[in-house]
Amino acid sequence: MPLPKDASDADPAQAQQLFLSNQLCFALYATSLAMTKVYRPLLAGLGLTYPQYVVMMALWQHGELGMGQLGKLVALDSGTLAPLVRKLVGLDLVTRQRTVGDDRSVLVSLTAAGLALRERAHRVHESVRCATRSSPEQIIGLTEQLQTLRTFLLGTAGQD
Amino acid sequence: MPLPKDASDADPAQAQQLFLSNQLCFALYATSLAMTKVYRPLLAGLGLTYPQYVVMMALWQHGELGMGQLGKLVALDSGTLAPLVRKLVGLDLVTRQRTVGDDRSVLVSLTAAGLALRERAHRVHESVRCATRSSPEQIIGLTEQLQTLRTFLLGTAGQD
DNA sequence: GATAAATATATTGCATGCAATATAACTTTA
DNA sequence: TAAAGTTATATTGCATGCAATATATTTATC
Repeated sequence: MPLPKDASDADPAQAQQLFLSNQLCFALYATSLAMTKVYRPLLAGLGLTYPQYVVMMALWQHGELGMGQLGKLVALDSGTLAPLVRKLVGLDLVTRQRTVGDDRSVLVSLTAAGLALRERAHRVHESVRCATRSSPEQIIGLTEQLQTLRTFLLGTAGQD
Repeated sequence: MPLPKDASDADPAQAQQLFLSNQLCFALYATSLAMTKVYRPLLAGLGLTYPQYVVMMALWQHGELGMGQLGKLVALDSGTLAPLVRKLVGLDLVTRQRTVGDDRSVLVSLTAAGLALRERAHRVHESVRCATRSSPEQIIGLTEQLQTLRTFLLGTAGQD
């Protein structure tokens, strides 16, 4: 079988393992970037970036959350989350307040404007669903495969 | 059927569309971050970050590439790629030189050290494959699904 | 051959991600 | 209850990602 014109390597089969097109990790990386590209112009209409939108979804689902629980839900640590929430406060979409029982904890809650934004988010969700050109069954199946993979990866990488 | 304790919404079915756990985009985003977390300590042994590793894989496969082709292959624009390649030059893994026919173009080539690094990369690849706890068939299947999805998303988002 | 248009790459500014570190408050323990 | 340990969050520094812009070179057009 003819080999592609590549840099020389002793073992062709092993060399092809490192081809970008054969790598699950690169497919994940590039597809995630592509998804963000689809979202960007849609979310710009709401004045949000994708990570900000993810935080808003967590709050729409749960109403209010401590910084710690929020970080676990959206898979971000405090170094990313703290300035992001500060930005949302500046946009008047959420508020931050100390918990009554524990002055270390911070509770993040939706403002009226933040809650109202959910309506417009439904339309963004619809647009993205169309952009995937996939059936609901395909979307659900792929989502479940990714969630399983993520669980395995986190178990190996060390906690969370 | 009982509904979860969530912020109020007129249409429960529509509200659940915005749950993070039901969203393909969040599964992609979170799984890609998890994959990067697995790679980070392994690539630290080679002195590389994940995006730098992706650029090196493209060069291991193709030997040498112009900045434009490289950007298409790794799905990054010049704003990200230019400083990243500058870093790889500083690590003595690649060289940059003007193309002979066209003084605008820049050709990125591997140094001996950059080519030699491929051997150690094979071991990183093996470690990550194990971390996925998936069969080769599952990995290939998921990779193909993601590539198809990415093609659809790019077609909608606008070119490339 | 001068000028306009197109091409290839680089720079700037803003928003993530995250490791390492810092700070404040709570809890345990002696 | 004072010191030590733990917990919750914030800050700093570095490395992406990308839109918008800038610069240099080549090509097209007249």
